[in-house]
Amino acid sequence: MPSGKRPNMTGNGIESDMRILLVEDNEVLGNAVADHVADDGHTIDRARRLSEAADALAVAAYDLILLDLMLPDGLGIPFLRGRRARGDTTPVIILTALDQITERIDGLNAGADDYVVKPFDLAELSARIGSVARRYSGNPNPLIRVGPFEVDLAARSIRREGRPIPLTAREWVLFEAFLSRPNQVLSKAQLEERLWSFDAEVESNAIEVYVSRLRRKLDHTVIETVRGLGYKLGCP
Amino acid sequence: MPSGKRPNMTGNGIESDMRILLVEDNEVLGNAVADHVADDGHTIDRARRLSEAADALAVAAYDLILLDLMLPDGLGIPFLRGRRARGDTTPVIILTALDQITERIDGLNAGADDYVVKPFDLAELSARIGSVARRYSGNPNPLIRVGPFEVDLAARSIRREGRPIPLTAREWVLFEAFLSRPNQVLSKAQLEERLWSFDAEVESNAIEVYVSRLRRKLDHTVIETVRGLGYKLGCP
DNA sequence: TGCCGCCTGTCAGGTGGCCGTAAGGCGCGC
DNA sequence: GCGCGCCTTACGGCCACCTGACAGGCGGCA
Repeated sequence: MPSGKRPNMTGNGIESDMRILLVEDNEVLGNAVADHVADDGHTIDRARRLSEAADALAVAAYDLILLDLMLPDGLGIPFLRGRRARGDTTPVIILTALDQITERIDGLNAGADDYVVKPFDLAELSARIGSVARRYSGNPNPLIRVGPFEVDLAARSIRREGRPIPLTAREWVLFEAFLSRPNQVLSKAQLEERLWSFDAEVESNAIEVYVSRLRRKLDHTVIETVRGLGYKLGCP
Repeated sequence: MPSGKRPNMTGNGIESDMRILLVEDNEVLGNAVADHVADDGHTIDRARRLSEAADALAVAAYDLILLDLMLPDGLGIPFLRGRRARGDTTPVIILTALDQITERIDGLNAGADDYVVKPFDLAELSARIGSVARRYSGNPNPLIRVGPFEVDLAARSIRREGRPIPLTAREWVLFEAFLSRPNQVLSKAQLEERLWSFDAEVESNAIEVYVSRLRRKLDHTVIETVRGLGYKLGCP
C-alpha cells in the first residue's frame, strides 16, 4: 500500500483514489466494471489471465485486487493462497459466478477480504470497494523504511520498490530482532535467545545460515558482520 | 576471541537504551510489556493512570511513552493532544484494543507516532520501539567527539566526516582503552592487560603493532607516544 | 492415506580476514 | 658511533564466517 495515499484515507467516509487491479477474462463484464470503477475516480489496470495479474503485481503495488475465480490459465483461489503465503497482503475482493457457499468460504479462507456474486450490481461493487477501503484506512499499518525496503510489521511483510519479499517465520523473527535494536551490534547469543526462546538447544551455526538466507533475499548490505561480536543492521 | 567477558570489550557496556514510560492499568499486560521491554535493555517506568503519567513526565524526561487509551481517570487521546498542544514532542506509541479503530486514527491525528493493536506480539512491540528510536534518531546513541572523529560506543562505530572507519576487534578495544582514560598515559603493561586479559602471555611488540595500525586507520596524531612510559590520546 | 513441497536445522568445505610474530629501519639519547 | 626504544611492513597460521547441500518434519493437497 503506497504510503503517499494514506493520509487521504482518513476513514471519515472520504475515500481517496485507489489503484486497482482487475483480473477478469470476460470482456463485457470486465469493461463494465472497469468503466464504473474508473468513474468512481479510481485508477484501474486490467489483467485477463493469472499470469498477466502476476506480472502486473510484480511491477506495481495495488491498493486492491478484484479477482475472478475462473481464469483461462487457472483458478483464483490457489493463486490468492499462493500470494498470501508469500506475504502479499494486498486487499482482495473476489468476483465469482459460483454462488456456492464452499467457494465463498474457500475464498475468505484463502485470504480474500470480501466477495461479490455475479451478476452483481455495479453500485454494490462500489460499496464493497468503499468498505474495503474504509476497513484498510482504519488499519493504516505504519511502514518502516530500512534502506530501500518498506516494512509492515503488522502484516509481516517487507517490500522493495513495491515488490513483496517473502520471508519464512524464522527469517522474519531474525529481521525483527535487528529492527528492535537499530544501530546496535547483536551477538549470536542474543539472536539465538530471540529465535529459539530459552530452550535454545541449537548447537550449530544456525544463526549464520539464517543471516545468509536473509542477505540473499534482501540485500547483502542489509546485515553487517561485526567479526567476533555479532551482526548489526546495515544502513539506517 | 579470548575470554571476551570483559564488559568493555563488547562496546555494549555503554547504554544507548531508552527511558520509557509505560501508561497501562492492566496488571497482567503491563507486567508482560515491562518485563519484555526491560529485557531489551531499556529502562521502564510504570504509570497506571494519567495523573501518575503526568507526574512522572513532570519529574523526568522520557525517550518514549507507551500509552494505553483507556485509563481509570480518563482517555489517552485528550491527554496526548494536550501534551502536544503544550509543545511536548516525546514520541508516543499507542496501545489499543482491536475494536478501537476510530480511536486509533484519532490517536495518530493527535500526535502519536505509532500504535500496536492488542493483543500484540511482544517482538513486534520491540520492533516498533526500535522503529521509533530510529525515526527520532538524530542521535540515538551518545556520540563522543575526539578531534575530527565521532565515536558511537554502543554501535561500536567511529566516523570521520560521516565516513565510517572499520576497526577490528582488537583495534577497537585498544581505542576504547584510550577513550576511557583521556589525558592519561597508558603503559604497555596496562594496555596488554586490557587486550589480552590477564592470562595470555604476549611476548612480542603486539601493542606497538596495534598502535601503528590504529594510527594508519585514524590519524597519526591521535595517539601520542610518551617515550619510555607508554601512549596517550592525542587530542584533548 | 500417501505424495509432494517448503521450512528447518545440521554439517562440511572453502575462504578471507584477523592476529601474533619477526625482522629491518628509523630516531633519539648517551 | 652505539644502544635502545619505537615504527612499520610482511607473512603464515588460524579461526570466524559464508554458503551450498541434505535429511527430517510438517502441512497442504489430491
